[in-house]
Amino acid sequence: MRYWLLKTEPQTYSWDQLVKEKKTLWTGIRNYQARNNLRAMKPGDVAFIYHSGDDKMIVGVAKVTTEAIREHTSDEGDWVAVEIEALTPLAREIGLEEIRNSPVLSGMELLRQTRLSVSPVTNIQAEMIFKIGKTKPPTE
DNA sequence: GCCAACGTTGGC
DNA sequence: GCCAACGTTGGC
Repeated sequence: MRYWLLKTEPQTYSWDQLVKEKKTLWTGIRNYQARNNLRAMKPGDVAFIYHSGDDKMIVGVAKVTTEAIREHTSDEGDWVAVEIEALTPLAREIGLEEIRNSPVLSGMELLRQTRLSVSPVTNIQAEMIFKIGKTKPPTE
């Protein structure tokens, strides 16, 4: 089981919306590296949801429930989406500043590749997010 | 509003 | 294949 981070602008699609809908198809990824990350996802993987823009913080934990599915759009190219399901909000949200200041979290791909909207999270980083976020990791 | 960091496009 | 110009994302 692997961990991931999904970035979203809350004005476009927010964590609250995901909670309301319970699950959603994570579509609209139009970047090859992000697409490759989507393709590497497996059902049961865990995805942290990060709000960019005004919020700039990790807000919630979701579960990947499908493999990457081909996205049928008018766009040229071979794009995919995965379905995710809301698991739990972080009891304590983790802001960008705190991510930068944490020796563990500052290694996150989120900081190294700021424009990448789907990025991998290591097990150690995930543990730290749950710890700082005062949230229990999901149990299978 | 500005800028850094990329990604994309098109000319050569 | 290289590079300049341009567009986009995201933080400040």
